[in-house]
Amino acid sequence: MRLPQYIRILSDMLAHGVEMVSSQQLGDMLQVTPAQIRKDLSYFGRFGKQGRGYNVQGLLAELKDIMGLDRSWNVGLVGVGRLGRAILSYPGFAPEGFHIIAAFDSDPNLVGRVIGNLNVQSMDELDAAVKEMDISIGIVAVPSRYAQAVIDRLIDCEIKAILSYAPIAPQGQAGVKIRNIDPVLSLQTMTFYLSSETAGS
Amino acid sequence: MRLPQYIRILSDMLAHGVEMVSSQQLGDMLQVTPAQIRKDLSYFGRFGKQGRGYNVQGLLAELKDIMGLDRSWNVGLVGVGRLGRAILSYPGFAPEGFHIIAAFDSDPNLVGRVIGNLNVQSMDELDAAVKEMDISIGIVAVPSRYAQAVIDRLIDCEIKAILSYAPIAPQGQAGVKIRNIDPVLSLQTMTFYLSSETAGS
DNA sequence: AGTTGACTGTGAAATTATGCACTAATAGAA
DNA sequence: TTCTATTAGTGCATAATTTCACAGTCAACT
Repeated sequence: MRLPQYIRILSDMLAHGVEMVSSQQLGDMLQVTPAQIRKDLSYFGRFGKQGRGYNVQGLLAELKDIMGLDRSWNVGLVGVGRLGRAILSYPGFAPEGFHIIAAFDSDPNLVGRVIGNLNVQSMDELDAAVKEMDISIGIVAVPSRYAQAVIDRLIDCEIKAILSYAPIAPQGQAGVKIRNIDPVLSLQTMTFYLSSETAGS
Repeated sequence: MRLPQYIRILSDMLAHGVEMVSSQQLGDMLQVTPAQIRKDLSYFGRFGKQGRGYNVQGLLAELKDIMGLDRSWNVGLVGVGRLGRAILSYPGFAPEGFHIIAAFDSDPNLVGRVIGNLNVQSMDELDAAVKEMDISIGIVAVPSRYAQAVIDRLIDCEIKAILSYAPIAPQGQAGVKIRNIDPVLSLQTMTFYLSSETAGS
């Protein structure tokens, strides 16, 4: 799924006043072939003009529409440790429509405190809060040994999607999307290619 | 590339005292078919025993060896804001051999301070430090508008791999691996599938 | 108006990834 | 010992993805 990346690039170009862009240019930025770009876009419609390329603003609007990206989503954060706080203060979510409107933690010393404008709630309140506040996405930022249990609880709450920051392979359930953010995996894939390039001896 | 994920799962199993594992079980954990697992592994060798499965400890050792995962890597962090600090305090890197041994920031108020056991250095010292300390991986945790410039500088330092946390499409250079951590992209791909499932009206 | 150069959209081909289904081990039970 | 349960490894088929290459369109220039 490359659409979100196209949207990233187009937003950036729009902000820089670029008006037209070719599949060649888009491909350069994403390191894919121009044909790939054109094929991707052709799946959703015909947005370009031969000889000219794509209108940045127009294409961006189309793609945002296709991705249902105008609407906003309520997000609940579980785990308000160092990572959780970094997530709360990350300015990139809200502009894209992801609003973290509740935070949960099992630590009694944190429950009741206000962190990042949110009143940290106890895990006991999870289910009720998810339903009341119409939270459809959960972000998991707890130590890895608790992560699967938290994911299970979120699934029980009938949450729709989960983004986990724990370095585990999360076990899900049909109907609930799960995605994992794991920097170590990214590093390991890179070092693998590094090692195998050097491996000439 | 699924090997790093296999390693994750196997490490976890080993820690829980599991001795043998079948391709079926591994597949369940990664939501891929058992055949997929067997094919993946067969590419590197024959590690299993018919009727029994794979020895967890043995397979883990083999895979770590294949991935060149024993060795350790020196990592430099650029950007010691909230995100950078969360990264510094993240306990998941060191056990996997990724040692953050230097931190850089352009903010004069931060330079010279000690954060997470590291003395924050000025960006001017980047090049010299990378060479002296044999840093081969850079982590970029600066605001997105500075990210590409930082990436360019890291590339100039002849660093081998870059992990960027900025919500941009990083532009690289042949010979330098780049990977991006972008939670918003993950959320957007999930909500895309959510929206398109509901889209029955 | 005609010509030129740029660039899209798209079938067809090539490549890559995935899954199937069968053979051959292997341990444990009968 | 023989039978039964499992389960790895693998050739082949299928599916998905990517790339090629070319006809068609467009704006700009002459």
